Parts: sequence; C-alpha cells; structure tokens
Amino acid sequence: MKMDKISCKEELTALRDSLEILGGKWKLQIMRYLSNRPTEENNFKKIKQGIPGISAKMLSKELKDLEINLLINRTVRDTKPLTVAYSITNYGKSVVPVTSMLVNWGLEHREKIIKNYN
Amino acid sequence: MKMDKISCKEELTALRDSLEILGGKWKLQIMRYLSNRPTEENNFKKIKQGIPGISAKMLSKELKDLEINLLINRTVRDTKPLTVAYSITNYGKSVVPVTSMLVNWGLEHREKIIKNYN
DNA sequence: CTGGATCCCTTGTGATACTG
DNA sequence: CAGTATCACAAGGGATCCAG
Repeated sequence: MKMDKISCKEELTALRDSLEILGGKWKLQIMRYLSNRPTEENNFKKIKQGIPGISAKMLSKELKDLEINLLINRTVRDTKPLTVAYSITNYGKSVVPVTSMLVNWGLEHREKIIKNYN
Repeated sequence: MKMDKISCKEELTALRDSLEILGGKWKLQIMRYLSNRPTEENNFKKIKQGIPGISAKMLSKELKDLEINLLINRTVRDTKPLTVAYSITNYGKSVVPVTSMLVNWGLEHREKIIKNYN
C-alpha cells in the first residue's frame, strides 16, 4: 500500500499505466475467469467457451500480453494432442480486487439504471 | 455490497457492463480528475489542461457520455463569456474506489517491472 | 488442440479549422 | 470560453483458412 502523497498528475500517470496493461475489452474478463478457476486445467478452448463472444485471435493475443506482464502462466503439456494450461500468477492475483470492484459496480449500476426507468 | 452468490457468467456480464460505462482511454482519468477537485470550478479548459494528451473532441464526447450515465453534472453558468462547470455526482463518487485501486496498482506495477530489469 | 496468418470492416482517436 | 465539423489515420476486432 502506497502512503506517499502524490500529485494529481502522478496519479493520472499511474492510472494510465494500469489501463495500458489491463485496459481493453477482454483482459479483465480473462483475468476474472482465470481467478475464478485457480485449480482447474484452463486450456485455450475452455477459456474461449467461458468468455462469451471472444474470438480465438483476440484470446490468443490477450493471453500473450498478460503473460508478458507476468500476470498469468502459460504451461505447455507434452500430451498428444498437446494442451496448454493457463493460470493466474501470484502477482496476477493483485488484480482480483479490481475485478471484484468492477463486478459489483456493474451490478449496482444496472440496478440504478433500471430504477431510473420506473 | 452484493452478497448473493452469482455465477461466473453473471460476473463477466457485470464486468462487461462496467467496462462499457467506464472503459476506454479517458473516462476513468476524467473521473479521477474531477474527484480530486470536488469543490473547485472545473470548466472545460481547465480539465483539458489537467489531463495530459486529451483532445477537445475526446473530452467533449467523454463528458457527454459520463453525464448520460449520471456520473457527472454539467452546469451552465450564465456569465459572459459563458462558462460550464463539471462536477462529480454523488453516484459518481462510487467509482472513486475503483480509480484509487488502479492508481495504486499502476504504481506498484511499475515498481515490479523496474525490479525485474535489475 | 493450439493458435498463427491474412483479409477486411468498424471504431477510436488526433489535428485542424470553425461556430455560438 | 465551450465546444462542433471534417478529414485522415491507427487500432480493435471478426471470419476464414492453415500449420505444428
């Protein structure tokens, strides 16, 4: 936990750094999916089916990005046909609170919107 | 605070709802900027100068989106020349924890990356 | 099964000039 | 001051086919 006082500009820079790593349509969804299944064998196909609407191309790209940033592990199993298991790293678990917060926010936002229409 | 158990698919849907409202390059930065200045007169020009890199076009568009979603207020002052004040709504304050978390995450991520290069 | 390569359309974003 | 209009380009993302 950071306790130093930082300026607004520094805050915005940090915020941008986060968004650069975690932003976009899919990354947080993938992180959430994997964090919900820490013990299972999460192979490519299974993840693709678990995240509605994502294409193979996007999933492939996003997984690569997340791996580069040390947020997930990619393990190739020498089976035949070969399979690949993806899992969250310990470091990657640091984004779980972020996704939790957004999940709750999304639920409450929908409630709020619905209330406004009644 | 939600205590109901929800399925992973529902979680991802809620996450997507959040990202639809708050996602993109600028919305969270704008929210952060405004939440840091709740008492000041935040006019268009000032916000534009406070958020490095944003264009007038984008700022205009994003402010409109945020207003539609009830996250910020837009108040036209009948001065001359006319000025417009933007401020966070009470509801909009609910996203402050999200931005705080991302600011901290961004700071720590940078530290981590630097450490990995040494 | 995993996922790279290619093609192509849509959307996002920036620069510039301009209006009320 | 507070934006809008227009153009132009980059990035995002889907579909399809193909290879290890």
